[in-house]
Amino acid sequence: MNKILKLRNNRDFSKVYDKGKSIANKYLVMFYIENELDYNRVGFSTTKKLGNAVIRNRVKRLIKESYRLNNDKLINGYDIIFLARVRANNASYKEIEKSIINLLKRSKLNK
RNA sequence: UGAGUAAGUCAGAUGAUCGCAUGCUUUUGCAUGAGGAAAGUCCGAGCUUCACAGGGCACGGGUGCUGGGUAAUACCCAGUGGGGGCAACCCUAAGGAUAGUGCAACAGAAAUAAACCGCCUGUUUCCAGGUAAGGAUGGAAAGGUGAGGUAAGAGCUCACCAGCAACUAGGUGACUAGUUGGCUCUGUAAACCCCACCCGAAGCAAGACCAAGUAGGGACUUUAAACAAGCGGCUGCCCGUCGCUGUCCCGUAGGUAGGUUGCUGGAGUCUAUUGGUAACAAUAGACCUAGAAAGAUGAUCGUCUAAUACAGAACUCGGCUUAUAGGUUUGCUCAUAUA
RNA sequence: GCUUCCGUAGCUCAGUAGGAUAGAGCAACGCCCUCCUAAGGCGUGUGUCGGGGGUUCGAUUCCUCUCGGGAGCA
Repeated sequence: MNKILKLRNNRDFSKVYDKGKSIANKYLVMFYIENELDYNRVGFSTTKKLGNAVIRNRVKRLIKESYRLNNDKLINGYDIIFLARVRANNASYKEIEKSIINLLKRSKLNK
């Protein structure tokens, strides 16, 4: 994934958390806000509550992979953050993918 | 066969498709890509910056049987003493209590100092004296056991044992063995302390370079010189020392966001030989093995399999400690059975 | 990544140059008062001193390993 398509500093993250909208389901929370650019930027976050570094890495990779395979139909011009909830620490790839598809549909960012 | 003990070792492999990081090619691919603990941050170093004008004093910090290894250590190896286990083997913060100080609650007559009961003698009620064998308390009660001895007793005397000191022998040494002697003054130093040895501070968010924005910044020595005072730095304190508390000049200079770098070839890994009981060292040959920066190893479908645990590099090494499924190798000990 | 501090009753805290019954306030519970409740009064219980090991006759206190929580450093 190109660096320019990632959210990379703390100010951007704070902006999305403070001013953006949020929706959630069993495994994930999604924050999003318009960014006045002609492409989307995305960030992934896993808190210490999930478990140790191995578990956090795995969950983050699963979310990334799901986003990579399902972001082709999105509207451009948004900053998006996916935050893993505690129950995601044992989820499989398919459960995460289902969760992401569900969130994207509900956010109405699909074309 | 069972039980145990010690030392290791592996930490899934492989094919296809999609995808990530770095490097090289260049637009298409190729190569490489987490651990035995990467963890805790408990020690020791490298490296970097600060201080380099140091000296003295400690109520500063650390280590603590001996010898060796190492860049160094609180680590490792080999031994000594002590403790545990039938044994293989394991554990051990193990200097000094006769340098001094402190503490030892409760119990107990008494806690570093002795007469409550008892025993004996004199008086034979009271009382005075002798006595540490016995009772009772305690973690600890004046070396232990036995015999002699005595008014009753006591290292008072003797034998053995424990401890202490001196000498002799062996060992580099811790120490061991023997002889002799006097007859023997609790415990605690992970309480203060004494002795011996060692120690500047901070840490890659160290530091170096480039540099938007914003406006300030630098040089010099005197009238604030001398004396004195204040603030800050040099681990604590004292002495000492350095900088600032003025003037002048310039539109540069410093530097935040951000970027680049530090950043991986090193006390390196493997093999062989030699020296050494060993830790380890030397020599020769071969090899190059992550370097990200919202932070790279994943997803799907197969095959084999016992393959599931603990767990993710963030400057780099050497140790220690802690977590860890399952498989597997070797040595040794004990018990039982058979030959 | 580095540095540093703290874990004592349900909650907020004392205590600690080692001495054995570990305290205080609030809360909780019981009784009194009241027709009932609150307030008030009287009384009661409450602790593996975060966990394991060690030193010591004796550890909340000293040493060590470990678990959890907080703060600071750009």
